[in-house]
Amino acid sequence: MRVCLGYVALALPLPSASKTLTYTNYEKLGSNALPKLNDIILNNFHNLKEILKYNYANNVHFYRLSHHLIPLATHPSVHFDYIKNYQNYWQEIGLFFKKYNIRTDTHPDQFCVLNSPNKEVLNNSIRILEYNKNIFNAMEIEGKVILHVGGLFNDKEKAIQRFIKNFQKLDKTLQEMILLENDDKVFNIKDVLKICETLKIPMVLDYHHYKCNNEGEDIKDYLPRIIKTWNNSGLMPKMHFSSPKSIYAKRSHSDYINAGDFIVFLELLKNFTDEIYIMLECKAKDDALFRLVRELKYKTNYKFINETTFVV
DNA sequence: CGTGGTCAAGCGGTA
DNA sequence: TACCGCTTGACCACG
Repeated sequence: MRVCLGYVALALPLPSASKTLTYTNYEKLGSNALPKLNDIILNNFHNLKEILKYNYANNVHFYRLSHHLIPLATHPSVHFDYIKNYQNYWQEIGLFFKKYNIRTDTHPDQFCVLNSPNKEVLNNSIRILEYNKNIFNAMEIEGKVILHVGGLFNDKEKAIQRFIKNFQKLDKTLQEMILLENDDKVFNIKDVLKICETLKIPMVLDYHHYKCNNEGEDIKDYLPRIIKTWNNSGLMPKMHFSSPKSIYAKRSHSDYINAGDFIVFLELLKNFTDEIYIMLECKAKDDALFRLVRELKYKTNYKFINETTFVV
């Protein structure tokens, strides 16, 4: 099995590409607000380019874009054309992704709730999805958006049906962009798998969330079906992996990956797929990735193709 | 100079 | 019932 590792949003040695501006501060600035916003955006673009160069130099070909690249892009009261105003920057970033062969996706924060019974929340969620579509289009890359099912609203079956109904009403271009991930509290792998099979969309298994939220099901019984959801997507399957902070704070993410647990997972996974992209979700970001690789090189005889890709 | 509260938005869970 | 985490950082008031 060929494994390709990736990390999320920040490269520790470099400045952040997701500096933000809150609406309150934006309003306080008066006529200086848009120039300030513009400064922050240009800075984020610059820092993102540096992160992509850093990724390429370190053989990282899987990287999640922070969706805070453009602050206030989806705010109802802030009007600016975040695509046209920065067309050259989008093109340039897109070229970096293509030239460096870096697979990417985004993961909107908690306000994107596609199964909300509240119309305003739903509309806002769609606006967030459109933002993602717009930036992928501007960069001319095939990015995907990873979503959770959303809220429980006291009735899981109804909540699932509402997700399905709202998904089916989305524009086809938005539908094609969405991947669905199991969460750590409500929608477990069985729930998400059922939705993914119904809607024919790929499922992103989050192993850490599975550990937090399950009904005693054995992951190996579900891996074949999870992998199968990727069959007609034209994409290599991807999963998320992280380690719990402690046995007490089980849901929190640890700074680093527990290499032993990771090896056990890979040894199981290799029975079900020939290729996997694994996004590591750790506080220590790229550092966690490189540290894990050093440990794998020492503890296993995996054959390394480059710094972040190897064969199990 | 360092710390803690606040910021557009939603949920479920815990004390 | 009120806060916490999810993710993640700026900026302000305060000590």
